Amino acid sequence: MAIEKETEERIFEAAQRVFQLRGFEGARMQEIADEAGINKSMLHYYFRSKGALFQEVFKSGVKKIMPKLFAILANEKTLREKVVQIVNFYHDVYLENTHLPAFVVYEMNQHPERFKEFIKSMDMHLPEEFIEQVEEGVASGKMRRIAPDQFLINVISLCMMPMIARNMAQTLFHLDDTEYDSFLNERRELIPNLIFNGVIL
Amino acid sequence: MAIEKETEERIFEAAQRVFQLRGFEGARMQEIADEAGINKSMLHYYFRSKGALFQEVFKSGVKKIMPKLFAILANEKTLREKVVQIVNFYHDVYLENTHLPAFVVYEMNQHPERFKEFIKSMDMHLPEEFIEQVEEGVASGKMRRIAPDQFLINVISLCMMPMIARNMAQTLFHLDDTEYDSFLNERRELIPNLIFNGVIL
DNA sequence: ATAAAATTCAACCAAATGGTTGAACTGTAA
DNA sequence: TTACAGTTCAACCATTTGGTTGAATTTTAT
Repeated sequence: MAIEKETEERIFEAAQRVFQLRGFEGARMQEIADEAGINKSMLHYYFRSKGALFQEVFKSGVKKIMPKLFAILANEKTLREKVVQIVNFYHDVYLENTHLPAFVVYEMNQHPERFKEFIKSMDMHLPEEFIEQVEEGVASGKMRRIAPDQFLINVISLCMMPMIARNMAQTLFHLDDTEYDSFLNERRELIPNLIFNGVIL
Repeated sequence: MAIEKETEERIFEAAQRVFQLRGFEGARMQEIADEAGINKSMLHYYFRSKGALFQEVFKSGVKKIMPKLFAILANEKTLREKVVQIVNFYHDVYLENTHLPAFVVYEMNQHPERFKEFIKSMDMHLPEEFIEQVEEGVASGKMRRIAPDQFLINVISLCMMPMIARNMAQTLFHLDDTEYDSFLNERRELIPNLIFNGVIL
């Protein structure tokens, strides 16, 4: 029935908000219940425990990012086009889900054992298409010598770090919220340019 | 006498290890006490509260990074030399203090209000020397158009992100600890090259 | 040597936290 | 109507947590 799913979903969405904002240790079951507008014992009725609820939220967070990233890496576009797609994808996700990038990265580091298996179970390894593209670029002499994983981590670093360290950057550069949103938006063009051409003319 | 300072320092170092590993919420006063090999009430004798002890640890962490970063930005070297120095500095700090970068970034985001004032109180603004250097590079037509803060955040992102997201990257790329250390070490040369020249030849 | 100050610790404490229980309520189907 | 599974919640519970206390011990100054 409607109510049944409604409640479970309200809980899940509340849990997303609270866990992503406060982290596993900082999150309080009571706050999730309040946020969902239901009794605390409902959390345990629908999800067994804090840990189980967290795992669902974390899993859903990873699934919002990784599959799409790997799909882009595996598609038949040029390397440059893939970079553009990845950069835009990360920035789009961020607009809808501000705290997701920091949440996933931080919690992944807090419970590595727990999740290494989970990540591997999603069968995520760098797509051959991408690896060959980078290696071909290097072999043909069009690109400077670089390993595919270094190439990829550069793109991801340039996207995520300014999102994760937003407060630090905003304070340092004296930017208000609107200005920082523009600052991030400029990077949709800046990052592909940097990756392929650097700053030297 | 020796013991006096020894105890306070043992506590502080234990607190550094525990806070940097577990974060503020995840850290337990008992674990810090155990780690320091003393009674729990000693923590409150030397530092008023968990929050006060944390602030000391956090402050010390920030001070390990920021002043040196700003000193490099303000020195009289070329822009390229500054980038090399920053990249090496971040990678050196990481070797000695693996969890520090993630700790500072995460906690800064968890308590922005608390620390914005603190950061500002250290009078940290982008050194004019650096700003002028970037602007001169652009004006003289030697460099692509880029804002100084974008330039800096690129360098920092490329350094810190692979440290902060180590577990994620290591899992994704199937690298063991030694391999990932090499992976990071390669970036001391890779990052300056990327910043200035990109990957295109 | 002796008094005062600093240091250490075992035993406590109040509050908060994740989790449980059992009764009540709701909708559904025979 | 009645029986039944699914759903909701107020009241509880055991444990953990940050923090306190007061007495004992050690250091320091006179």
